[in-house]
Amino acid sequence: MSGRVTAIYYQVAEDLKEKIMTGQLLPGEMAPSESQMAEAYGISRMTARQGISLLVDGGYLYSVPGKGYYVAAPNLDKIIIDASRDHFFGQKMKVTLKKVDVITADDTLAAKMETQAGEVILRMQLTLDSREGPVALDSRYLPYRKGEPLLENELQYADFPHIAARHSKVVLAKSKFNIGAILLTAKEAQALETEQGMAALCIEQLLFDREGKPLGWSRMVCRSDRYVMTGVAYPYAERV
Amino acid sequence: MSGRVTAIYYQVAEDLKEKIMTGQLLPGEMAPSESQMAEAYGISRMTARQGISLLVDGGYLYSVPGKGYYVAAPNLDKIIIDASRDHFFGQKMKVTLKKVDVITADDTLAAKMETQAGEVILRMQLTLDSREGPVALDSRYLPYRKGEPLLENELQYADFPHIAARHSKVVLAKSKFNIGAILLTAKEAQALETEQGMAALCIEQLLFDREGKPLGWSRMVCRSDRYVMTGVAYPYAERV
DNA sequence: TAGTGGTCTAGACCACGGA
DNA sequence: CCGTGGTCTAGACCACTAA
Repeated sequence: MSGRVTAIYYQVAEDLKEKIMTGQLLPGEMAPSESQMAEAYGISRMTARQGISLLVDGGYLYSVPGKGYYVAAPNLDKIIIDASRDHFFGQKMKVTLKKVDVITADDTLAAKMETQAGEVILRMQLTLDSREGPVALDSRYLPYRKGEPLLENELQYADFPHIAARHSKVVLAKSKFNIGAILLTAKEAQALETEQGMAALCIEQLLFDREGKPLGWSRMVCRSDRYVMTGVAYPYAERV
Repeated sequence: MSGRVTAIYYQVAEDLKEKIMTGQLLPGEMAPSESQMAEAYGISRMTARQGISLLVDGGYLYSVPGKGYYVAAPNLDKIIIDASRDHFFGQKMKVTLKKVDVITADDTLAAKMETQAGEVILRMQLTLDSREGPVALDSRYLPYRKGEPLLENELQYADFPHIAARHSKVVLAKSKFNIGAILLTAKEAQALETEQGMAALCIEQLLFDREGKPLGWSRMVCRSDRYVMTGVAYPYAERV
C-alpha cells in the first residue's frame, strides 16, 4: 500500500506523540505548527498536516484556527464496555430459549419500552449458561408483528440488537443501557438455580431506530457470583 | 475557517452517509471509488478522499487497498459510560471525606491493587450524597508516599484518576473497571443510612500508568435505589 | 502584517487486486 | 493490463489571531 516501510506522516505522528507521552510537551502547551513540522522533516505541509491530524483524531491535540495546535489534557471519563457476543461474558455462553409468548404491555412495561400501554408485545425469555451453570436470565421484548415468525435458530446465535433490527426491518441507530443492582425474586432465583434475595446485576437495553423510535427492550438479570461486568477507559483514541 | 459555508468534502461525506443510512448502499456493498466521487462532484481526487475518510473514521466504510471502499455493518457492541465528574451520577454530588488512614495491604487488597501484600497503602473513605441523602460510599487506595500530603480540598473537587495521577506524578494511561452487584454489609448500610442486605452496585476502578504499573484502586458502593448506571451505544463514531 | 490552521488543486509514484 | 486505495508534492486562497 505505502511506498515505504512506514509512511512519513505516520512517523511524524509517532514522534510528536512520544513528545507528549514523555512530558516534553505538556497539556495546554502549543505544539509545533504545520509549517515547522514540514520544514523539520523536509516534507510538504500537507504531509505534516496528515500526521498531526492523526493526533487530533486520537485526542492528543486540538486545533485553534488562526493560532495553532495545543496539547490536550488526558482524561479517563469514557468507560467502554465490550458488549460483543464473545466478550460480554468473557466466554462462550450456552443460550437456551425458555419461552416465547405474546403479551399486552402494562403501564410498567410500556414505560420501559417508551411506548403505549396496551401494545401487543412479543416476549422471549432465555437463559445463558456457562460451564458452571446458569449465569443470566434474559427477557426480550419486541413489538408484535403478524406473520413475522422468529427463527429459534437465530435466537440462539444472534444478539438482541441484530434480531430486533431484522424483526423491524430497520437500521439500528442507538441503544441505551441501564445497569443496576437488584435482589433476585423467587422466580428469577429458580431460573438461575440459586436463592431468592441474592444480589444480581440487572442490565436493561433499549434499542432505537434512526428516527428515535424505540424498537425493542431487554432486561438481563445476572447472578453476581458468576458475572462481573468489565470495562476499560483510555485517555486517547488509539490511532498512532 | 473554511472558504465556504460548508466544505465540499463535508458535503461529499454527508451525501454518501445519507445513501448508507437510507439503505441505498447496503452493508458489504462497494461504495463509489475516489475517482468516481471526484468526477461526480467535479472536484479533485484528494478532496473526494478527504470526504470519504470521514466516513472511514466514523466506521461507516472500510477500505480494501487495491479494491475499493465497502459499506461496514453497523453494530452496537461498545457500551459507553460517561464517568466524568458531573455525569457519572447525572447530578452534582456532595462529597464528604470521612476518613484518611494508612494501612498495610493484606492479600485481598494486594490482589485487587495488583501489588504485593505488605505494601503500605493510603486509604481514603468518602461518601457521595444527593439531595435525597447518601448514594455511594467510595474507598480509594493509593500507594503511601512519605511527605506527600493529600489536600482535603482537592479530594472534594477532583476525581480519583486526577488525584492518583498527581499523587504519583505520572500520566494515566489506562483504567480498568469491574461492575458488580453486592449485598450491603452492616457497616456499609450504616454509612449509607439504609439496611444491611440491600442490593448495591459495586464499581471498582484500577488505574495504570503507561508502563502498566498499577497506581491506585477504588471501590465505590452505590445504593441501588438511588443510582442506576446509564450508558449508550452507537453503531458509528459520529464525525459527520 | 505575518503566521496559523482549513480547504482545495492537479499532478505524481507506489503496491495491490482482478481480469 | 487497468483500476483501486495509499502516499506525497508544491503550490494556492481563505478566515482568523495577535502583534
